[in-house]
Amino acid sequence: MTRRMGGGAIRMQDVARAAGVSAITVSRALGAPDRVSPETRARVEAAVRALGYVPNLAAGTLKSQRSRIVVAIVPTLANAIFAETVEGMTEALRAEGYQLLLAHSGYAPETEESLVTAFLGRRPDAIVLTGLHHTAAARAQIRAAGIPVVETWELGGAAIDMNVGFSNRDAARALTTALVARGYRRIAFVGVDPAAEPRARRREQGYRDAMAEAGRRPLIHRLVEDRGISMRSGAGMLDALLAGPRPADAVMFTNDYIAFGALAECARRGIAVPGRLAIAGFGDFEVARECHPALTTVRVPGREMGRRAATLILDRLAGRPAPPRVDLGFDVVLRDSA
Amino acid sequence: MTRRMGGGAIRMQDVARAAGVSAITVSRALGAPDRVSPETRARVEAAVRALGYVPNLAAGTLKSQRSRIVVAIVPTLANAIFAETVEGMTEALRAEGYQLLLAHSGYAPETEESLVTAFLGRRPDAIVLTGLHHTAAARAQIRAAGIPVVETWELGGAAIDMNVGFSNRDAARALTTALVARGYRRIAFVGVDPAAEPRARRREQGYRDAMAEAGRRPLIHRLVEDRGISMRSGAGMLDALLAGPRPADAVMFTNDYIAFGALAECARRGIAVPGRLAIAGFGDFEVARECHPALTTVRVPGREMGRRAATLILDRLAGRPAPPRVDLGFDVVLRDSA
DNA sequence: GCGGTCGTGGTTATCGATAACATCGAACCC
DNA sequence: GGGTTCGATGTTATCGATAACCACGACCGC
Repeated sequence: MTRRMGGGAIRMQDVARAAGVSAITVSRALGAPDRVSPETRARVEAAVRALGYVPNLAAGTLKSQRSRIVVAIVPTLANAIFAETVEGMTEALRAEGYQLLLAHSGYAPETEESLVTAFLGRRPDAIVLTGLHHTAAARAQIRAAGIPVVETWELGGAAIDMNVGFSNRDAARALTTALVARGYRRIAFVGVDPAAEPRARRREQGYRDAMAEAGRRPLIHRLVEDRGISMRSGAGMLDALLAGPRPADAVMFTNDYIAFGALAECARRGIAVPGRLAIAGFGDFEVARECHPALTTVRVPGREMGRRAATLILDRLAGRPAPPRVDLGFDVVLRDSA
Repeated sequence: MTRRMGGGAIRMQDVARAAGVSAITVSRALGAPDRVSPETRARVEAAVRALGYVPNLAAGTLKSQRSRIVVAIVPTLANAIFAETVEGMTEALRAEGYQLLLAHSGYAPETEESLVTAFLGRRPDAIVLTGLHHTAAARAQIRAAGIPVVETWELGGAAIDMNVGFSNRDAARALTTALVARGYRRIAFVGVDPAAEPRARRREQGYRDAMAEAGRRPLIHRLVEDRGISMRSGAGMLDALLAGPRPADAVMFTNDYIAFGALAECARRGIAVPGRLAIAGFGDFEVARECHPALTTVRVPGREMGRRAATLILDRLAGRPAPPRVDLGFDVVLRDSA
């Protein structure tokens, strides 16, 4: 226990004494190495190692008004695709000495707001949010903080500051159009409550667009339980899809997990996919690539979005120009399930 | 832009002036509400709202030596099971006003070490690590910091401080024994390089234990690529498993994703599961429950581990007694795949 | 009635780093 | 050679909160 012996942890002052220099020189040797001579730097580094000194970033943050903290709020980590965005972001930020303060909102704007409030106290240098839908209070607080903001996973005109993502609507439309082109007649869509999840609403809208263009009537089904929507929910939709005199011959789910749940249920029931029912997902999660039959879906740039969000922030903080809007696009991936 | 107008952000002093009290009273109204009278508290809260005041936690941390930050390092977020642990942890910590500084090590102890170094500068109140295997330097630094530490996902005698998890070895042994009891004769194990992943090594050891107890010869296969081991890797093992004069009749994979990859490949190739090859996984991820045939596996308490790690920390920080070791156990889950 | 306790609120010093400004000698330029 | 620039380092003040200590009145018990 080096700490708390003889009255406290090792301070920069202690390192300075050991190296025979002043505290500010230690500060510079650590934070701006080319502002001290190589010999001095070496002495300081030796003293740092010898004493096991770890700079107190709270003190540095207070004086310099730069925390080197970036806040990120995602809806959930359970969905691997958001986890990838987070990983991409941390990696890019870590390389520049920034750290990530993370939380998940559970898709609730009110939770997001209270997280924003709590996190702003750390005086983050930037903040990354998921989507464009936030409470008015959250937006106001963030604006007042005057720091760079990146909104991800959606693209739109109403961004607070910077925006990196893709068009959920265009992606869903493209996928639907591909299904139409493949000859399916009764293409259904399974989504969540559009009031609850803005990105899902845009996907539903894209589906409607494509159906309208094709002169078809949309067939919308909604997942009821709003907590823990996932594979299980997809399996539960089959009855509804296949019921009636004119059952669906293809169905598009709001994400790959849900689609996979339905696919597995088809396997259990011996329903031919795509023969009797074609299935498409959204996201191109790993399970979509690996399951059998492999899922037709839309690939979205999860990890890249994180990386890009990070570089936008780093550019802005370094005073380099950063575009306010980056469209990373998407790819329709046609596989065997539809 | 409230900030930087008229020379800076709003300080506690400004709130104090607006409420007609001193700064320390504002501090107390916010941090220890029962130490001020209800009327004063109301005046302070009104001033806080009116001015949009957000306390600067860097300053508070510096003086109080309490950051209300907990550091967590996991191997990856891409695996949903670690993501669950993180979610469980954040939720429990958030309720007490603590925030989570998170990073992923990519399973590399050296990366973990450099993350520890970087994070300790924030003077976290506690730290949560995955597993018991860390570099000597990382252990030394953590010890020197003198803060509560929880190691998760493994159980063992060599914990730095507190330890919450389950026995990977016992879990793998129990699952193997169950396969033996089901009458499989040639049960193989597919794992990763045991030198690279300690938890995987323990699972392999548990498998060996059970095979020895049953008087069988272990059949160990190793996944070669050490980057991005996942579903794809499982699919690639089938040839090896079914080759030769005496192919395996059952196989146990080091996790459910890999097992699922193999299961899907069997479906593609028309190999009957469990008829020709029984398959078991590890972890009870969602895909294991929902795929067809559903995977026999071991359920491990991912989210609960996060919650428990958090409560251990909170107890310790509040001066309440906290057990040094919590075994959360596991459940063998027999399904259709084996 | 007087010391003691409690509830409430204020004063002062301080946490540990870094920005801003100052110093000082060497190099450099015409 | 005198002024200037530059590189390396030091001195001082300060970021914004809270711990530690103090003050003061109300109430209490004996």
